[in-house]
Amino acid sequence: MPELPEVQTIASDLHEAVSGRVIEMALVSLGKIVVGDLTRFASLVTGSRIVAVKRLGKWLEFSLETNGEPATMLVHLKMTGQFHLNSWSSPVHWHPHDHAAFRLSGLPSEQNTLYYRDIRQFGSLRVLNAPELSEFLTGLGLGPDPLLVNPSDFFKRLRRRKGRLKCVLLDQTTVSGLGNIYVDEGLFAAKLSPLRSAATLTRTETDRLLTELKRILMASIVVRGSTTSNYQGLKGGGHYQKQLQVYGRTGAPCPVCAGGPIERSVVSGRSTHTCPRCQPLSKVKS
DNA sequence: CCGGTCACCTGAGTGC
DNA sequence: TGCACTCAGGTGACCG
Repeated sequence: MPELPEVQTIASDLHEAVSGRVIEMALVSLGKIVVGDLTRFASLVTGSRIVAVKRLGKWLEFSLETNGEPATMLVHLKMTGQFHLNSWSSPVHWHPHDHAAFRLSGLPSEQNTLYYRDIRQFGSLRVLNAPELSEFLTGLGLGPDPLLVNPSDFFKRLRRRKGRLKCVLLDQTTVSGLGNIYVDEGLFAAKLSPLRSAATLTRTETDRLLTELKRILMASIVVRGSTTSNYQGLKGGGHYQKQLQVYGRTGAPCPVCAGGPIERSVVSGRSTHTCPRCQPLSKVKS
């Protein structure tokens, strides 16, 4: 569910709310959401202090410290993962989709526990020590953050990929953090067809695409992301859905050319929203 | 390397 | 009201 702006919002909120706190107790009610040995997870997490919470692509990185030893809890929310704060209680009283709980020091009892909720149970939590973390991240091969990548690197990364532009942008090794909503929005804003082979883009086109992607991502972060179904940050949903131009607007007139209408198709297995007039696959003679 | 399909899950919405 | 069916912001495995 969440993409870069939503994960960024969640990471900043979590950082503000829980960094500096010590995890006094941890409970997991759905073992499969923890990757790796559950006992080791619990023992590494319990008693550790949360130093910081950051976003890495669409991953949440909790930097932990136990007796001077660093560790990292990596969380991927996939489609429906959420965090929320509530009072500590036994699992029989939990919301049916809460799967893990971390009781934190120094907070009022009504919100001294960080719960991980995940309706579809696709998300995952894992704890890694320093060498494990570096090995894991190497394996992921995440590309640079789209907000930080420089235009010439972005161009080079697209130029070496023959696949469809949409597919290449969704691939987290190209750049990390984009998902279905922001790829559709970025391609529309840059007037590029999702079906273009990435390698055929000119430097002018990749520059335009990157500029639009950054603008859209930053505008979304400002309003705490998009809530189209069930994304919730620590402090509720976002508002960027009001500014979406094509995503979820199938059949509506194109906001730019007033024609359209916005079409829905399937590209690389994902629903894809485009204006056929603004985003032609081949250049229209003028 | 590339594209397509399925699988992992639950719930919301739609149409009959 | 019930049922069948489609769809959902992500990824990873597998196959041709």
